[in-house]
Order: sequence, then structure tokens, then C-alpha cells
Amino acid sequence: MKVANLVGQRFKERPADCVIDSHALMVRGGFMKYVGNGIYSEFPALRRVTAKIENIIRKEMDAIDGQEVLFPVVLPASLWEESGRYESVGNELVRFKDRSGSNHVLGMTHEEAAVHLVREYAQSYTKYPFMIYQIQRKFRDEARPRAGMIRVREFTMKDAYSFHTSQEDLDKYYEVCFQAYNRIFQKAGVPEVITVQSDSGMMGGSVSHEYMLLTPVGEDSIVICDECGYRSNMEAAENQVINNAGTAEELECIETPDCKTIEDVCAFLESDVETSCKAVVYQKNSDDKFVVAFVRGDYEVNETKLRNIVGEEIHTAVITDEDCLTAGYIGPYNFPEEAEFYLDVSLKGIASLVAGANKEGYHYKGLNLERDLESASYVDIAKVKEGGICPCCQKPSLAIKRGIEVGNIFQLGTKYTKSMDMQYTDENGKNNYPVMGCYGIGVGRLAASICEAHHDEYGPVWPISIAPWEVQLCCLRADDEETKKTADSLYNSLQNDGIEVIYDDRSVRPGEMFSDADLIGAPIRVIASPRNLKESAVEITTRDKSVKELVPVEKAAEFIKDLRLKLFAEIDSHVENYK
RNA sequence: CGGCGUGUGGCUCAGUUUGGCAGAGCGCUGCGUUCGGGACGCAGAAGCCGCAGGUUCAAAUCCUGUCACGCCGACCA
Repeated sequence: MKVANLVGQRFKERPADCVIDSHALMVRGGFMKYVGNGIYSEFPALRRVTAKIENIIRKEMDAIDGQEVLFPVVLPASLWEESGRYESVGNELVRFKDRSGSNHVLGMTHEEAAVHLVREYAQSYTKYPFMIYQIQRKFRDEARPRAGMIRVREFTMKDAYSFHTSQEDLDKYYEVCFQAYNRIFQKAGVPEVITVQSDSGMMGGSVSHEYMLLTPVGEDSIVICDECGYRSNMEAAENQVINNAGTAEELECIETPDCKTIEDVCAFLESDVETSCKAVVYQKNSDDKFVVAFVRGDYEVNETKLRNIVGEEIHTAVITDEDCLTAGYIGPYNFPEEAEFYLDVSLKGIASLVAGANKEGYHYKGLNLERDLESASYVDIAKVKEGGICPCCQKPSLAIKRGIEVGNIFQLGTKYTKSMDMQYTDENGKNNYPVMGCYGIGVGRLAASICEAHHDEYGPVWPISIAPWEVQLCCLRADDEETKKTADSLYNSLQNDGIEVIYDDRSVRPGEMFSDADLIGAPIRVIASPRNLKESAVEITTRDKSVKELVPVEKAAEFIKDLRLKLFAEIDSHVENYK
């Protein structure tokens, strides 16, 4: 391939709407083009990257006995009605009518299609276990696409579904899949991907893991223990708090004019924020009934945790003067009967608290929840803090990091086989529901994440296993006959050896040629120029600048081949070293 | 869905306050000089100023409406 013919323009200026580097570089490098909100086309350079990622995935899926299939993008609503998700899933699911007026959906995930495909085939226990997977486009009408290809509405995903005749068999295969996923991310050149335990969300099921690529621009917060290796997402991380009891005091109602925030109250009463009780107010979506979460003043509420405990959807409350609650002065003592409240574990064991009095302009001092409330029970509804206590090893060593979710694996159980009535006959002639697992990887998101994790200010630094081309050959001064001849012949010889080369023989200035090469991001760069040729050599470098050598022209091809193998070997060593 | 912001050549943006010929740099086309980190000269092409209505002799600029997009939050297998 010649740069001169490569479809997709590279340019100098950072597009205004790009917030993260990978987005800006992939647009500037001619990898992708914006089409609409959360919708992008891939230029040839990116398509080559995603195709390589797909092939890495395909190989690993095949190696664990996966069989590739292809489900439709458009599915009849009836299939989603069977599982109940036609009703239960929100607006992310695009619903539409065809010309005859019957309801359809755009596939945003394919559990229904998977069950539909195999429920006649797999009626006998002898067919189990098996796994099917596809690599295909999905559409999810996300509320807020962002960060380029990291969070889009239409995207390519590898989704896999396994079917088993017992939980034990699923457990076994889940572990196999867990390892296959680790190999995929190692081979894609991102050893920084880690696994965390997670909450399974709308997919249902119990055990699940997310594969997170750690980066400060990630959308998800991850809790990591540096001491024992505990890893979890924020919702699944138990918050443990050990309070110094302090000395109990008498309960006192004090006038606190214009003290509506915890900071105001603590400053006014000269008390510590760690002995204050903060109220965060929500309302139930169903009937607008108030739900108040009380946490220690220095903690934040985790809404997902609270939602799970309340057991229904909630939203941030709007409090007006007519309501039973007095904004700014809400406390658990003398709490109005019309609302309900939850006490967070961070309040447990404090002998003397400052809290609102449920009366305009007043707070309580010396509140002791165990003593003053009829029954005080505590729940875990606060976000874990940096330096918090690890629920696993009990050391105060929790760190909070950001990450991008590039894959996930779930144990689905019988949620879909039951709702869609997929059964098999076991060796005793008895009918049973198969147990399912499902396994996803976002291909485009992984490509963008790799760019985010591996780039410098000039462009992506692609790992060789997924780079659009392995070698970029730059011919400075293509008008110089000798130089052009040398570069041409090297290009031909490398291509004959099966090496992927992108060849730049345009008559542009060196600066532009180097900038373009940086933006394309091929791991090996070869520079032919009159200057190098004076020493009968070409310059060979790596994109990450770890290698930079003048190599005699006649030895260049051999050197490049060796370097290429060395770079691949480095990736393989990640796979082997991974435990 | 809430808050904030932005729509002017392919890209980055000025011009809007105070209404008066549609602008710059990059990119693109041609010619020439250059050539190891986005050079320079000359000559060009390219815009219904998001859309619709209104005010005005005159609207990119003022008014009303609307659409789109972005950021923060909510939400999210």
C-alpha cells in the first residue's frame, strides 16, 4: 500500500470536539470519520486494526471450541417479548415497525437470538456443552455517546453464548473463557487490562467479571487493593468504616441559622465533619415518595447501591416548601413519617453526631443513633474512598482508579432458557433448562482503548499484533533517482516476504512525511534518503523510539524481518508470562 | 431527562457587544523555488454564516421559534 493512495486524510489541527487523545489522534490520523452522534465510519487504516483484533478474538474463541455464527441485526419483537426484554429494556433498544406494521428491534445484544438459533438443535444432553459466537454490529441508542469510539451507539462486538447442562459445567467453562479473554488482551498488546468483579446489571445472573483497561480517561471507577490484589467496580465494592466512638454527649437541639451545608454546620458548631450526618434525598420513580440516605459527612452516596437496597428505581429529589422535608436541615431523629430513610455503615458507632433537626434553622448535637433511635440498622450505600479499608484483607489500602470496560463475562444461569422455554432431555429422560454463560468484547472500543493507552503527542503507537501496517517505509526525496530505486526495491522485497508495508513515496517534505508516519503509527519505520544512502544505509527505527539504527541497504530486509519477529515475540512473552 | 455551551469553506477559528461588500490560517488545484520534523513565492477553486419566520432601506450580527452538536450530570449488557 502506498500512502499516496491511502483513502483517509491526515491533518494537523486537533478537532474541536475531541476530548480525549485517542479520539483526536484517530480522527487526525485518517482512521475514522464522524457520521452522526455516536456513529462513525472506519477508514482503511482503522479497518485493518479492527480486522486484526477480530482475528485475534476469533482464534481464541475457536481454541476453546467456540463456533462462529451470525445473527441478524434486525430481530422481530416477538423474540424479545419471549424473554420479557421488549418491555423491560429502556430506550437504548431501538424499536420500529416494518412496512406491514409489525414490531421489530435493532439487536443490541443477542441472548434471544442465540437461544432461538439452538433451541431445536440442542434438545438432547448429548449435544452439550457448546459455545457459539459472532462478531457483528450492534446498535444501542445510548443516552450520551462520548469519547470517540469508546462510547458509541453503533459498534462491532464479539458476543459469545455458552450452553451447559449443569452449573458445575458452566463454572468450568467460565474459567476457560476467563483465561481465553486474558490471552486475547495480551495478544492485542495491552497487558494493562485487568479483571474486576462486577455487578451483573440488566443481563441477570450472578457471577460476572469486567475486563478494564486502566487509564485516567476511563469512564468507570475501579477499586483496587494494593496489598491483597482485591479488585472490584464501585457498585460491588463493600465500604467498611471503623469509627472512633468518641464520648457520648447529651442530645441538644441548637439554632444554626443559614447553615445548610455540612461545611457550614461543622464550621458553626466547631465540630469535625467525621462526626456529622449528611442527608442525600432521592424520590422513588414509582410514587415520588422520598428516600433519604444518611451518610457520614465526608462520604458520598453510591446510587447503584442505594437503588439495590430500596429495590426500585429512584431519582434525585426536588424538595419544595410544602414537602415534609426541610432542605438543609434533614436528620434521622424526629424524621417525618411520610418519608423513609437508610443509615449508612459509616455512621455506625459514633457516640455523638451532629445532624439536622428536621426544622428550619436547627441541628442536633450529641445524637447517638443506637441510644436515640428506636431501632438503628445500617446498610452499605456509600462510595468507597481512596485509602478505605479493603473488604478482603482489612488493610486501609484501597485505591480508586479509572478504567475503560473492554470486555465482560457473565454467568447467565437459566434466565433466558427458562423465559424462552429452551429445554433438553437428560440421560434419565427428564427435561431440564440449559445453563448459559455470555461473553462480550467491544472491538472498536478495544481499538480506541489501545490507542488511548499507547500513544504519544504525535500519534498512536500500535502494538505490532494489531497495527494497521507492520512497517512504514519513508522515501525522503523520491525525486532522487538512487534513493527512489533503493526504496522501491526494499518495498518489493519486504512485500514478497509477506511483511505488511505502507510505502510513502510522495514528493512531500520530510516533516510532513514523518508527521504522517507518526499518525499512522506503524511500529517499524524505515527511512531511505540521499543522506543515508551516502553511507549505503537506510535508517530503521521503532515507533516507540527504542530502536534507532543505520543498517546497510543489503542487510535491511533481513534486519526488518528480525525486528518484526522480535516485536511479535515480546507480545507472545506477555501471553506466556500472564498468570 | 436536567445544567452549561457551540453552530461562519474540508479543518481550526475571527467577525455578532455597536446591523452596512463574507474574512484569516491550515488543507485543496496549477506553476516555480525548496527538501531530515508539517517551508516559501505567484495564481486559483471553494461558504444560502444550522434551519424557519420576524424587525429593518439593509441581518452572520437584533427578535421569536426550531434543529443539530459538544461538555458536565442522570442513565447505561
